[in-house]
Parts: sequence; C-alpha cells; structure tokens
Amino acid sequence: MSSPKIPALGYALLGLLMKPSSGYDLRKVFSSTSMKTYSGSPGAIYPALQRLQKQGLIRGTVEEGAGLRRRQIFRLTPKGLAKLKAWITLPIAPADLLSGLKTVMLRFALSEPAIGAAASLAILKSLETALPPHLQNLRDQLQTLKAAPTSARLALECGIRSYESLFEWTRFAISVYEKEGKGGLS
Amino acid sequence: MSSPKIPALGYALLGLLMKPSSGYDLRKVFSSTSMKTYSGSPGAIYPALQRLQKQGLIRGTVEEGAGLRRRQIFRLTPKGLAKLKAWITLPIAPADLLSGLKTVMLRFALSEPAIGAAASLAILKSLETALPPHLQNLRDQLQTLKAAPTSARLALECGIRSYESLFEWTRFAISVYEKEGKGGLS
DNA sequence: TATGACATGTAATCTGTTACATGATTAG
DNA sequence: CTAATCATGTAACAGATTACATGTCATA
Repeated sequence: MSSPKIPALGYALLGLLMKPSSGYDLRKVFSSTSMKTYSGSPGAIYPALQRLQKQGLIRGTVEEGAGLRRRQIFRLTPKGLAKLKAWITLPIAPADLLSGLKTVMLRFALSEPAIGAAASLAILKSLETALPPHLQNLRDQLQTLKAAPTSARLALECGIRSYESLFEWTRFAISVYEKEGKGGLS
Repeated sequence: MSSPKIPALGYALLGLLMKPSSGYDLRKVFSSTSMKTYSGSPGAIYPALQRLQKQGLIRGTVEEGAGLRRRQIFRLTPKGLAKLKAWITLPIAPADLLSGLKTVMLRFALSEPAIGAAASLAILKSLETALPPHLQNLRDQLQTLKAAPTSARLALECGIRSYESLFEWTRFAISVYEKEGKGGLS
C-alpha cells in the first residue's frame, strides 16, 4: 500500500538524520568519510530528502536565526525511525552477502545508535552463521576453475580471502560486545 | 566524439565475449558465478548488448543450425577488443579503491586472457603501491572516531581489515606471477 | 496437445550522474 | 566591490529493476 521501496541512499540518510542535519551537512559527511560510496552529489541527496519527506519519514524546518543563511534542518519523524529500525533488524539473507557487504555493514554501523548493542550483536551472530556456507560455495567454485586463466582463479581467491577476513572480524566484534556486556554497559 | 561512456556491465559483457556467446549464455554465467553483482536480469543484459552492437564493439549473428531455436551469438569486434584492452590497462586511481574493488578485480580477472600475464602483473604492482596510502587514510579516520558508537568503529575496522587482506593477497598474487615467469610460461 | 524449460525481448518506473543555476554571506 | 564559499536546488539523460510478453522446442 504505502511503502515505495527505499534505496540504500535513503536509509543512509535516515541513519545520519538520527542527528538533525541540513542537506549540506549530510553532503559533507558523505564526501569526508568512507561513506562516499553512497554518493554525495547534490543531484542525488536533495531529491532523496524530498522523497523521504513526502513519505513522512523526515521533516525539514527552515532555520531563521539572525544573520544565518537559509538552511533547512531535517529530522527523523517517529515513522522514519521505525522504518530505519525495521530495516536494520531485517534478517540477513544469502543475497545480502552476494551483492557486496556495503549494505550489511551500514546496517551494522547504525544498529547501536538506533537500537542498542543487543541489535548489533544479533546482526553479528547472524553474519557468523551465514558466512560459512557462502565461503564453502566460493571454494567449490574455485575447484571448477582449475582450467581457467591464473588471473581469474586469483581474483576468486581474493574474494574468498576477503570473506574469510570478514568472518574473523565477525568473531572479533562478537567478543567485543560480549566483553562490553559483562562490563555492565548499555 | 564517438565514445559514450561504457558502464561496468558493458565491460563485463565485453570480457565474457572473448568467448562468443548468446545473451542467454551470458545470463547463465552471471547468475551461476560470483559475477552476480553485475546483474543478470534480461532487462539489463539485452539492452546492453544492443548498445554495444550499436557502438560497433560486438557483432551478433543468428545461428541457423537445423532444429535449433533462434539464438543470436555475439562476438567481439577488433574495435571491441581494443576498447576492452584499453579499459583493463587504465591506471588504478585512488577513486577506484574507494568505490569498491569490484571493478578493479574484474579488470584483473580479464587481464590475462585479454592481454597476457604482463598486464596482470602490472595491475597487481599498481595495486600494491596504491593500497598503503589508502590504508593510512582509513586508520586516520578510525582515530577521529574514538567517541563514536562501538558499532561504527567496528564497521570501519572491518573495512580496514578487508583492505589489509587485499594487500596480502596482492603480494601473494605477485609472487605467483613471478614464479610463473621463471618457469618460462608466457 | 498441454506443460514447462529455453531464449529473447519490451515497457514502466525509479534512481543516480552530470552539469548547470540561484542566491546569500564573508574575506580581501 | 568582487570573488570565493556556503547552501540549495533543477533539468536532461542514461542505466537498472521489475514485471510482463513472445515464441520455440521437448516431454508427458
């Protein structure tokens, strides 16, 4: 009925808007951090903000402080926060692993400020169980490439190593959260 | 004058067409291997093939063998092969590292069959020199995040680890090619 | 002859890129 | 006063996704 799919950029914006910001602020975040992947071009951000506002997920208010340039500050609405939380807590599908991990990592990065450490741990645990089958998949593919050019085999091996490294990171991150839990934080 | 930019999917198709194939063959490759990232949906592939043909980079011929279904086989033209080679040998820009490595890895995977082992080695060497500054960048960013939520810091650390693992792979791949070189293989 | 897999495509829609346009404010 | 930067946008265009449409061949 009422939910036109929100693209990755939209969720990135919702996540950043947990702290109220202007479009220009958001552009700066995108272009100064490793979130560049989500594109900081004005032609993407401003229309995206308008769409989110039209859907009632954010609300913009024009600042009118003395001597200030016209600046519109956007804030999450309750509905927007709910959408964001729902997206973050989505189960991790095998397809999420195939199509690059940017999306999953964005969800993880936002999980703690948006929901809490428990949600972060949940994502990590489900990553931990989703990764081994996927790795086995890739290793099987490598077997079928014995006759392929060296560069093709090496490229696949690069992918395998990167998922292995991701797996190790996952276990490390889990241990961080479990120590934190003992310490009584959050 | 005559070169409308070719998107990643276009180059992926050119690369696969070093071995003449039909659109359906290509779709199967995309959906059965880890090249799924380049989308194997018919609505993307068939228009892309038409564009490449319009640009004179590939040429399709309808197979008419007895009892066969209508199948169009596409082949690289000399112009298409030249374009592919030019793309593969492009210098590796810092921006290529930021925007995910899919593109670089595709170029590497295709480098050997398209050009030869020397081209593969060249890509690896330029990766080896491009990576350390980028890694330093990421580590600096991590320093500025000391006050950020744990999950945000961990996410960045995941990125760092994945680039470290890529760096190790690069050195490994270089050693593979250098051994091969000694062995006298092309 | 009806079903399902093969093989190719088209149409509507959405999003992002690129490049440009606009106006306000500060620095020299 | 002029130039640069801040801050926001718009317009034209290309490409991808989704869903549907078409026709052929093999099998039951």
